Amino acid sequence: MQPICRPLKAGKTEISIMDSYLSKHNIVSNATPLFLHQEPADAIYAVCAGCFKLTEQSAENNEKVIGFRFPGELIGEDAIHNQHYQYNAVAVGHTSVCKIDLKELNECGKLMPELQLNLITLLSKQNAMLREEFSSVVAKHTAESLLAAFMLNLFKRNSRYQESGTKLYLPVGRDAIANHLGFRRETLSRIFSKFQQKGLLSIQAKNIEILDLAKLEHIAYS
Amino acid sequence: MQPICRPLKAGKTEISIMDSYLSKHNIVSNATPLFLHQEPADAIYAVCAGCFKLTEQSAENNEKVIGFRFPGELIGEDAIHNQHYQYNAVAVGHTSVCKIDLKELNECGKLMPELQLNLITLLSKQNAMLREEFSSVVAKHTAESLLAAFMLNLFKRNSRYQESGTKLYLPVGRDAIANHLGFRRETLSRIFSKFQQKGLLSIQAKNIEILDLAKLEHIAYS
DNA sequence: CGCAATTTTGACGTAGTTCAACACGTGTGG
DNA sequence: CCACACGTGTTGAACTACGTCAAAATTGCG
Repeated sequence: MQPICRPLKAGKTEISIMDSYLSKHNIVSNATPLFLHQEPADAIYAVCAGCFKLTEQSAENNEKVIGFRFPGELIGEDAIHNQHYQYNAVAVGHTSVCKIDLKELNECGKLMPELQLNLITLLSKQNAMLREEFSSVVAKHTAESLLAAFMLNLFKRNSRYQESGTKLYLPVGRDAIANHLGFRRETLSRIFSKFQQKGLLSIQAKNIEILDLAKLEHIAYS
Repeated sequence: MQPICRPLKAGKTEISIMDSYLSKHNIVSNATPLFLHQEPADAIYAVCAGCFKLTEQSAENNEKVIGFRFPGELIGEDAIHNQHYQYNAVAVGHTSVCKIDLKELNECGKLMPELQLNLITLLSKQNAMLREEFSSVVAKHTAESLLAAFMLNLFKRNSRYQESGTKLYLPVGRDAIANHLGFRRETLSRIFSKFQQKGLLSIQAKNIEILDLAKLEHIAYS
């Protein structure tokens, strides 16, 4: 079994509280689905370590990557009001999640209001994350600014729970990133190369380091 | 005072419950900010009627429209865990909102767990809305597919609380839409014209009607 | 080590955005 | 009534960013 990368920082986060009251950690191996589209939605998951990829099946039966989830973030949170999951969630590399069973949560929640407050905070944070993610990709006309904004978003999300705000291990393949951003693998590769030549990023396989935050921001918001 | 358009459908929605327990409706006039970036965050708002535009101030001091909010949706929900609002929220046309005061909510919430459950459902729905909005605009390489997906998303969001799923009154100006989607007003105009010529949409000023859903979907997901 | 999968680079053509300039309708105020 | 500003829609011409095809380079895994 490979080691799991990028664990959640120690500390009394909402997730660790949920975890201690409700459930045990689950280990999910590479490429294993956490859940699939249309499956009955009976649990919310909080990522503790590793990375998940969310996908949709589009009309022509080609997969569309609609997002990635990192430690501290929720997956399947619309299970609270939906009967079925709306997308697929698949582990990228080996991961660890905290499974929040909805039945259990409902029962415990009635007795422990602080558990509900906890969930409210988690949902609020997830909301903020989604809004930020959205505003980082919307209204970007060039692939360069889109990729720059995407990278900045990734680093910001990782720095909350990760020791370094400038280093990032992204277990995702190039195709998945390109798919997610809506361009071809070649284009992605080219821009990565360009960013390296300019000294903005340092990339070795799946390890990425930010070298020039200011310039990257300038490209993103241009 | 102008009439307020597109009110929330009658019925026991989560928002009407919040409203009856916590607060009174607030009327917000056209172009009036609900709150601004950096202001202390002391309340969540739920839109009851009308439309709000969310904006960010980018580096070069030009406004970027990061989203629109319609009846049944939340604004400022990250106030739960943030000290300050992260963006501007401005009324487009005359609107009506339900203000959920956080202090009040905290006090009432301790006594009434059902109020907390209510909020949890609201947040979960908002989460789902954000994720759907995101996946509708991400990975669109042509302006046509982006606009088609944006329109479909608008209609879907409005049909939940609106009588007609095919008609939409969008009080927002062309520039705001173009800004939000990241292209020029000309491009927007061209595509709107094209969609009308093809018989996909009928547009009269700010009234939009879907004529051919299937073809629109095909363009969006191509 | 060797094969397969993934990633990078190059050259080229084109679709589609952008820029610029104008036309039209409407509201406003002198 | 006309002059003006403003929002919106239209059109043409130029450019460039991205997709496509093809091949080389690198990585990963048994």
